[in-house]
This record gives sequence, structure tokens and C-alpha cells, in this order.
Amino acid sequence: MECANRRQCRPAMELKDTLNLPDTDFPMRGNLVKREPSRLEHWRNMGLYEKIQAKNANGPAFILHDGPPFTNGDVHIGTALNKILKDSILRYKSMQGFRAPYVPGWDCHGLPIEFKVTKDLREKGKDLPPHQLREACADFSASYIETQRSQFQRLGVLADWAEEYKTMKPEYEATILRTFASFVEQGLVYRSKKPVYWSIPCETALAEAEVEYQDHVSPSIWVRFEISGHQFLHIEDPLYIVIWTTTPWTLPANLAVAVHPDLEYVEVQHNGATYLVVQQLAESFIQSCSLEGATLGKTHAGRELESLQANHPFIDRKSSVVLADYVTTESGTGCVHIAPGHGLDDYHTGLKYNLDIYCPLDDQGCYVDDGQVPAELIGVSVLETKGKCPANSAVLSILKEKGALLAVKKYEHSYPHCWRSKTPVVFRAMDQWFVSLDAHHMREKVLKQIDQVKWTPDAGIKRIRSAVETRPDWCISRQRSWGVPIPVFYDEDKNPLLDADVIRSLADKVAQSGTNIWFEQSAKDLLQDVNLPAEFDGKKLTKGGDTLDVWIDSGCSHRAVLQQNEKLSWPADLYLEGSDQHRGWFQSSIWTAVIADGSAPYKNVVTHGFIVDEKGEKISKSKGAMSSDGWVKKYGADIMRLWVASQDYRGDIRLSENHFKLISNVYRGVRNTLMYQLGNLAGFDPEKNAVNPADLTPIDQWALMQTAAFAGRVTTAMEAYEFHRAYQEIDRFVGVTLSRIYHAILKDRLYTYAPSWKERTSSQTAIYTIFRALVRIIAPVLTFTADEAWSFHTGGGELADDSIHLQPWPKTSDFTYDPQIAADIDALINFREERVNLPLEKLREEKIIGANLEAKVLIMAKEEEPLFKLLKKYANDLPELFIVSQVTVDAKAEGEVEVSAAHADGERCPRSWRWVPKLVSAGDFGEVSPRDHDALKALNLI
RNA sequence: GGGCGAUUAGCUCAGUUGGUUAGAGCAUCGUGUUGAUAACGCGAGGGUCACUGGUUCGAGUCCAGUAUCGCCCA
Repeated sequence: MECANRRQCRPAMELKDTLNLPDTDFPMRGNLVKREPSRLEHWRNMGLYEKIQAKNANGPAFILHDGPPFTNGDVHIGTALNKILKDSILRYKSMQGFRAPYVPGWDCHGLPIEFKVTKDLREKGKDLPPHQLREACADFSASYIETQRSQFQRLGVLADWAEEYKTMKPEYEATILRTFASFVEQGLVYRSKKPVYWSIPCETALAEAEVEYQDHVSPSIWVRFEISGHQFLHIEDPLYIVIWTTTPWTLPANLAVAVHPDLEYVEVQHNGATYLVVQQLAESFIQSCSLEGATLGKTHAGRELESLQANHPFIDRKSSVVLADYVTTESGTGCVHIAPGHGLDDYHTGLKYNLDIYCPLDDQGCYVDDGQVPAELIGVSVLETKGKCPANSAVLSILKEKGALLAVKKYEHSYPHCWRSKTPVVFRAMDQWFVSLDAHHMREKVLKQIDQVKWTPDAGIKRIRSAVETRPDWCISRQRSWGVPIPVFYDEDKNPLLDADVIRSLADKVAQSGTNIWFEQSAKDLLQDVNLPAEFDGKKLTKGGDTLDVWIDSGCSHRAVLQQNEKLSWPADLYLEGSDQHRGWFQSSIWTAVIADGSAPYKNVVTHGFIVDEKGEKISKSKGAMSSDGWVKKYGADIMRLWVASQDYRGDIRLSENHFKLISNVYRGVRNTLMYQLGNLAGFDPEKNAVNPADLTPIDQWALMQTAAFAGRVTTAMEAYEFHRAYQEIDRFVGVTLSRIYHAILKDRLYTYAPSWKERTSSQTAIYTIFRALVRIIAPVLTFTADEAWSFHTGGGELADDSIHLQPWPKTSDFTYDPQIAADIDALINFREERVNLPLEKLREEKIIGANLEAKVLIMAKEEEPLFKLLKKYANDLPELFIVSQVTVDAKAEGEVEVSAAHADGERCPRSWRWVPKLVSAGDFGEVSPRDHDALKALNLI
């Protein structure tokens, strides 16, 4: 049955169906956690990294050298940040046409791994010999390389994974040895003593990480050292300086007494003797030593005491008074017993005053007979078992006998213990290998090279300079197994054989078989076919047991990687790491480079800060917050990448759930904008439909001008690696320029105009250009989303063969517009923001209008007003620009520009919702505005 | 304890050689729209520019000190 009134039978919806509403399959919601992995697989399948390299094969090179993370755990959030920054930079550079290969690396050797592996093995009751322990360490490291690699990949990090470098690879280890040979050849390597933690039951050196602090009760003693030759102090009585120590057994190695230069030392007189102690602790000293009736005399600044000579209490030896800044007034006497062979502070003071690094202990912790140690101490052990320490008791009784002991008191403090044997550790000076940093003016050369490098932020140069200036000679030996062995041999008289040619021969063998051969083969086998220097030829040799400091390992990466991989080159254009590396990798790298190659291994160094929590404090150690993977699994890589870009990484970087939510919001804005553009490009074929730049409508010209300026600002920011500026620009461009202004204005014409109409295709032409620029601009940061949008744009659906990452970065010249027209529109839009919105809002408050299209805007201005002319010039565009139905511009004789608003006149068009003076019939659709009538006609619908 | 750095709205950032009433975006609140709809528009509130002192006609901006935080070192 036919309806009498067809209009009623046609639901209002059908008029809506005549509109050109956005149409795209690009999903509104990112669903990144689920969607990103398939894009990663797609990239892998299409060989995206290789394609990018091939595209730029003939471009200028940009070499970023990767600092290798430690392979001892999941990817830390800070490492994720670092890798994301690198990836974003490289993607940007690649889009700029640079050949920017990325060879990532891994730092495999070192104590944290050896420690963890040893601990795990011990829990299983295993204690392996070095070569087997090393295999376990290698397995451990390899397994975390797998883990970390996949976690890096999940972040969207694009790299030449097939060429990744590992410090435990034989080739790499050989480079370390060859670099070391160059050190040796230049005569920079020498042997000297330095105190290290020593576990007596284990007969091994310990690293910081193997030491556990436990509460411990030690005998604390006050000991007087008589001072001779002190006339200048004008004191007649016997004069003593009083030290306080909790390790009596170190007294036989005492070589000095340290005072603080700026503290005041007071004369304490008692029973005809004078004692020097720091003023602040004089009372406690008198009490502790029960010096009843003691009186205080003059005071002397610590620095005045320097070079006084004290007598060792029980050995015929001078102990000079020296100055040290670390002396405190917290406990003791302010006069510190210095045994350079038994403490790190003592050691440094010893070096400063040219004292012997003296340590008369053997591996079992017993005093040796060196002609100085008193006979009754020889062979006595310093090891404390069950609260008893033979050496302490012996020293105490000697002190008593000599009358040097003023008091003994139990003292409870936290003291380092061996994690394996649970016994207190001792500090013991041992032979170590050092690299001299001042020979051949090496330090000056390094400082000179530092000045050739550009440091960002520029404060970085101060940090590295001070690190280089103040660092003592490089102690490169470690008493560990998991590392590259120090290639030294000893003859039966313990003379070391350290020879550059021998090391190079060994390096050749290591290049084949890895450093395990050092641990598996005898010295004789190792040296087979190796030419020895004449003085060692034919002698019975044993190999050394130490390994190299792992900072040598990673410090050689520029030689092992940049100099050896044909795709790379030396020096690097950029190193990018956390600011802690000024003292670490940046420094170790420049030392090895200057020593072995003569100049710095990098041209630019950029540093980022550390991740802190919401309050700006160090992030809690709870595992979830530290692991990059937790965040990826919750928010997706693009949100993480946007988070990284959002902050000025040169300072601290804040991380919080709250922050991620904000970032997610910004992301939604960007995504939605892309969706709007894609939706409105539906059916647009640039080949057929594109409008000539000169014919674009004014608002479109304006949009292109905005885009050009935006692209320019982002480019400036990216060139300086200032992602946070790029982020702000993107946020503003998407949120304000496009969403709030341009896209809002365009809705009427995009939705209601016939597809063939010039105004509509003009806007589509502009959107097409803008979209293609925007999606490129966000690509280095929002890698997944940009590629996804690009894929839908190029008609490839979800996963296209093409990729945004193969596209060039936009140039300002990509955008053609008439600057005058664009500037005019800009003025009109500013006018809208400043003058038009207000009266409209008032109308809305008064409930006269709801939507803006229900309103008309009335403007009155003097004819000679430039604005008046501008408004008149664009009179036809004004309703669209102001998103209202009508705009009148009238001349007035006097006064300022007036803007008012009122309800629009006439009738509401049910199709475009605009108010027009008179609707016209549109057949079955009923009445619509004349323009909509024409649109329906153009669509052949009426 | 020392060196270096940071500190502008609840959050992330701007703020040119010192110059009117310190700006954005997000968030919040109010509101409109319901043809970008788990989307979009409009409006409002919100800052002693960490603090104290100094230089200057004038300081977020220059100087000194203090505090808090971070990195490195001891």
C-alpha cells in the first residue's frame, strides 16, 4: 500500500543519508596493546628496516652509536626511554634522507651478572670452576639479550638486529685485547697496590655488590702517638696526638694521622701530658679516657698541624700528620689513623702524600714478616671468628705494654661482611693494574678533544671535564672471572710479562675461540706459536687471574663496532645516554679513543635525565614501576613514546599513572583528528579531484599556511632533538588549529556540499595535503599510529605494503598558498576568537540559541576601519568562518567596532541546519535551503 | 660533605636583548551539541613565577644566599 504522504513515510533519517559524513575504517579507539604487535610483525615481514636503509643508501650518513645496556634483567623504564629517544631521532633522520643505520649492542660481562649467577648456583649447591662459571654467565647474559631485544622491539625500536654487537663475542673480545695492547705499547699500563675488599675464608677479592653490611661490635680504641720535634707549638710537656679506631689490627700498617684542615684542635692537658684532639670532641675524649682534672689549652687549626711528625706507638717509624677533608667530628677524636693499605680514604690520602701503600698481610689474613711487623704479631690472623680476633688482642696488648692505649670501648656499627662466608671483610691492598692517564699528556689530549665535541645540554661539558680532570689513574684489574682476562703472564719470580705483540697474538686466538681459552688452557698452550720477548723466552710462565674492568669493554665499542662494521663509520655523529654516563661510558670511550685512535669517538653527545615519580623523587624500587614492559602492556608503545616525547628529557623525567592518563588523552585527540581527516577524504582522488593551489578557498589557504608554519616549528624542534617542543606543537596544531578551528569550520561544507563542488574539493585538497604532512610529522614519535593512519590512507586497509616510515619529512615548500589571503583569514579567525564567540555564548546562556548555527552575528564598524574592509572583502565567507547562519556588516559613523549576536532570521534548513530567509521545495525531501536544494540536485536525488 | 643541574597553574611546557594585566594544551567545573558521538564546540575558575635579599625607574628574566629534588663524586 502506498503512503499518501510520502514525506511522512520517509523518515527524517533519509535526509541525513544525503550528507557526506566522514567515512573511514580507521578505528576511533587505538586499542594499542592489542593492535601494535601485528604491525610489528608486518614490519618484520616486509623488512621495513632494510627498506628504509635501501631508500637512503646514497644519502649522507648519520651514525648514532648505541650504548650497550647491561644484560642482567628486564628492560628498565629508563632504558626504554633511552631507546625510544634513539629510535625517534633515527626515524626522523631517516625521513630527512640520512642513511641512519642502527646497530644496537649489549654489555655482557661484569660483576652484577657473575654475582647473580654465582648466587643462583650456590642456591643449587653448586660451586663451579671459573671456565664453567663463565659459561653459566654467558648463558645468563644471552637469555637476557633475548628478553631485552623483544622488549625493545615491542617499543617499536627499529634496528639491524642481525648485526647487534655483544661484548662477549670473540671478535669483540679480541678488539678489547688489541686496544689494551695499544695501551701497553704506549707504556701506559703499570702495576701498583690498591686496597680492595678481601674475604679471608674465601681467599678472594670482593666487589661492592658482594659485601653485606651487618651490625657488628668492634673494639674501639683511643691511642696516643707521641709527637717529636714540635718546638714551634711552644709546648714543653710530652705532646701526643690521639687517634681513635675500630680496627686495631690495622695499626701495624699505620703510616700517618689525618686531621681536617679547617677544624680547630685543642690542647688537652692532663698529668703533665698534652693531647691534641678536635675541639668539638674534647669533652667526649676526656670522658672516654677518664682523664679526670684535664684542662683545655690553646687551639690550633688543623692545617697548622700538617707535617708534624708522630712516632708509631710500637714500631720504629714516623707517622706524619696529614690533612684530609673527610675527617669528621661525629665520633672519635678528629684525628684519623691512616693505613693506606687498609682503606680507600687512607689510600687516597696515601697517594696524595706519597706514602707507601703498605699492607703486611698474606692471602690468609696473617701478618707477614717484612722486617717491620713486631715479632709477636707475625703469623697472627686478623680474621675474626666467633667474636674473637687474634690480631686485635695482640695489638691491644702491645699498646698496653707501650702505654699508648688510653681507652678501649665496645663500639656497635654497621660493618661490611662477606656474603658467602658471613665473616667481616678486610680492606687489603693488592697488586692491581693501572692505566696512567697523565703519561704522554694523555689527560690534556682528552680534555682538548672534549672541547671539540658538542655537548647537549651544554652543562654536560662541565661534568665530563671535571670527571676527566679529577679521575685518578684508571684501575683496570678486577679479581673476577666473568670478563676479558688481563693478558699477563708471570715468571717464577713473579715478574710480569705484559707485551703488546704477545697480546695481539693472543687476540688473534681469542677472535677465533673467545676468551674462554684463557681459562681452559695452560699458559704454555696459550703461548704456543707466540714469540716471546727474549728475557722470558724459555722460562716457566703462569697466567694472571684478573679480568679487565668492564668499562674497558664498553669503552671499546666504538672500535669494535664503528670501525669494523662496514655500514658504520668512525667517529659517531651522536652518542645519547643518561647523564650518569659522563663519568661512565662517555668517559671510558673517549679515553680509549684518544689513547688508541688519537681523537674523540663522537661529534655530539646528548644526555637525558633520570626518571622520577610524581613528586619528583627517585622512583620507588617496586618492580612494576621500573619495568618498561608493565607500561607497554597497559598502555601500548605509542603512549609510552608520546610520554617520552612530552617532557624535556634534559632534566628529570616524571613518570606516573596520572601522567600516562593525560598522555592517553592527548593521544586520543591526535587519533581522532586523523580519523576525521581520513573520514572526510573518503572518495577523494587527488588525481581527478585536486584543486589548483591558486584556486583553493581562503580558509584552505589559511590552513595550509598554518601547516607550513607548524611543520617549520616542528622541524626546528626535531633538529635540536627537542621532542617536547615538537609534542607541544603537535598537541596545539591538532587540538587548536585543526580540531577547534579548521575542522569545525569545514564541517558544513564537507557534510552538506555536493561532492563535485569546488569548495568541497578545495577543502579535501587541503586536508589531503595536511593529513600527509601531519602523519609524517608524528611518525618518529607515534610510529604505530602514523603508520596505521597512512595504511588506511593509501588504501591498504589495516596493514599496507607501503609505510609512512619510507616517506620523506615535510618541507615548508610542500605547501602553496597565497600569503595575503591566508593572513586575511588569520585576522578574521582572531576576530572570531576575540570578539564573536563572546556574544554568542551570551545568547546561549540566555537560552536564545543552542547551536551556533541558530545565530546571526551583527557587526558595526566605521567604513575607514581596516577591519571593515576586511570583513566586507570576505563577506560571503563570514558565516562559515564564524560557524553561524548569518553575518551582517554595517557601516557606522563613529566609535569602536561593535559585535552583537541574535537569533538567526528565517527558517531552519533540516538538511544543513542553517537558517536561511526562505526554504525551497526539494521534492520528496520536503523543504530545504536553496543551497541544499542544489546539492541534492547535483546528487541526482531530486 | 663537594661538583653539576632543576624549580613558572593540578599535569606537561612557552615566556625573545629585563618593559603594560605571566601565556598555551591537557585536567577540573559549568554549558551546548548529538551529522567526528566512549567524539566535538563554547565559557569559567586556577599562578606571591620555590623562598629571602640585592642591582634597577622597572625582575619570571640579572646577582647572592636558602630550601627541596635529581645525577655524579667523597
